[in-house]
Amino acid sequence: MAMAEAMAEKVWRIGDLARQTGLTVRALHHYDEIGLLVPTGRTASGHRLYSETDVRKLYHIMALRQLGLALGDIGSVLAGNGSEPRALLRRQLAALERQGSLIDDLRNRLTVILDALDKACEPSAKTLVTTLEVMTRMEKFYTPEQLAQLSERRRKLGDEAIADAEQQWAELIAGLDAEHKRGTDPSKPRVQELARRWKELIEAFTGGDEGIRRSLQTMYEQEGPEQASRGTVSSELADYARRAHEAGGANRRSQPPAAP
Amino acid sequence: MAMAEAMAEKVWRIGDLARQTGLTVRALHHYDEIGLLVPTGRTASGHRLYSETDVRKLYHIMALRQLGLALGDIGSVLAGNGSEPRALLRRQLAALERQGSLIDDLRNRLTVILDALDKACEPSAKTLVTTLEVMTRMEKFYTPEQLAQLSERRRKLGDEAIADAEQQWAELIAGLDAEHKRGTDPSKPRVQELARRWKELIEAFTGGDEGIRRSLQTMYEQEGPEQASRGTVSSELADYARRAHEAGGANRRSQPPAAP
DNA sequence: TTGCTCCTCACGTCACGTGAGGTGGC
DNA sequence: TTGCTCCTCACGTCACGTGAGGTGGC
Repeated sequence: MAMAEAMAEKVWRIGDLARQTGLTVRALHHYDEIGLLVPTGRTASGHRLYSETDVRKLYHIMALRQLGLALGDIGSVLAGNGSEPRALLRRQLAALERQGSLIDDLRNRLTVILDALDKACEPSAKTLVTTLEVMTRMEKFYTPEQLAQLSERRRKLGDEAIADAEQQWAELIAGLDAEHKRGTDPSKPRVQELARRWKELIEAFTGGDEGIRRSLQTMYEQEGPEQASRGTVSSELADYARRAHEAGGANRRSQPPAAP
Repeated sequence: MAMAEAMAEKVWRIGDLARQTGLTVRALHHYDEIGLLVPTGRTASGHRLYSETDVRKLYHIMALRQLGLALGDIGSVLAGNGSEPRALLRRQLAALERQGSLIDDLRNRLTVILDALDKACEPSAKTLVTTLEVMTRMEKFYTPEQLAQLSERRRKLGDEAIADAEQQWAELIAGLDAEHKRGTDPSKPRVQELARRWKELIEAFTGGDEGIRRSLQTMYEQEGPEQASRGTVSSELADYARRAHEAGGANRRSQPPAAP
């Protein structure tokens, strides 16, 4: 009797095994299909019968799944081919590192965007898209250090000061546009005064940093004033501003406006 | 002529657009298939013709893809239904946080395992699986704080001290097994001396922490000595050890051995 | 006979990659 | 006529979820 009990191979039906392991029946079907865990037996009517060996193997499979390994890799490891498992694990780790930093990047971007949308007066899809365009352009023309510098200064200034600066830009551009349309000579004192304020605002944006000034200039040269200023400065107006700066004595190439 | 040029709608063929954006032709086909970006026109022979509006939209799509949004979500955002985009972005961010911590978990696990395999004498698949089993059991019975405590103490002890402790366990278990097989009465001084060393080693493992001692005990009670000690201690031997401890005067339930 | 468990297809997921086989414009 | 670009199927990816329709043992 003790002998008979010891000999009687315990078997599990698929539902039992699913309940015991927390896997789904479908998952076990899948493991069978791909040959990862083929039950040792079947009943006459085709029901799967898992032996103790099968069950142990299933626990091994689950343990390896805890490492995020693909089922195919798990199969190789358990089959013992593919030699040493450390190489596989190291590849897996490297892949995870890549995924991790990708996710970190996305998270950063999302946080910045959500922040910007919270501050925007109208958090619409349009605002979202234009904000993203600005970000993309910034990432293209500024180095990561410069971006960090810029965001640090914005943080220090605070939302009010930034809104104020944007307001000043708007007024300045409107004023300059009026003079331009009136055909005022760029060397006239009224225009020169506007040019001086322009330079001040640029200076405030760059924080006096020569690298940031150059990146800004590159952006305007490569994308043109229309694109770079997101439509706030036409190329004619940018040209008018440039002539005003040159008339003002600076013969180094003048600055277009910073994006607020 | 200037008028004609202004009127001439510029169009892009699919290959041009692919080169310009860095996407593949197949991706653009896909966007067309799912209705995300359907080109405004076709040539007589069926070639896709993208208008400037299409191109602008494509850049918007790419910008939103930079946030890791699904193409379906991008479609909703650009269509302007689904109201405010912030809710979507927040959901996206939450999903990324979850993925991120999942990846962090996997990375931690992998690092621990790789470490253990580096130290193991034979980094085979079998070693990998048993190490994983130990880890899983540990995670089941110890709290995260206790696990941190244990790994901290192991780190402080260093590899040599740990190997030494394992050696001592092996000798102790062999000695006790010999007495058990010889039928020595557990109250005999020789066995009592072994029981004392047993208690010392447990003490060294738990570091005197009562919580860890209880977790260890729970593990042995729930899984039995065979499982919990990974085959190093049979239930008969554990019972013999228990009787020795009781004979030694402790009438609180005795400790089975710690997994080295 | 009625639940319950089990079975085998087979489609869908997500964003395309990768051929296969064929046509159109220089 | 020869490249080159474009076209439309259509299968494959990864680990299953989710029915559909049917059978077997208490």
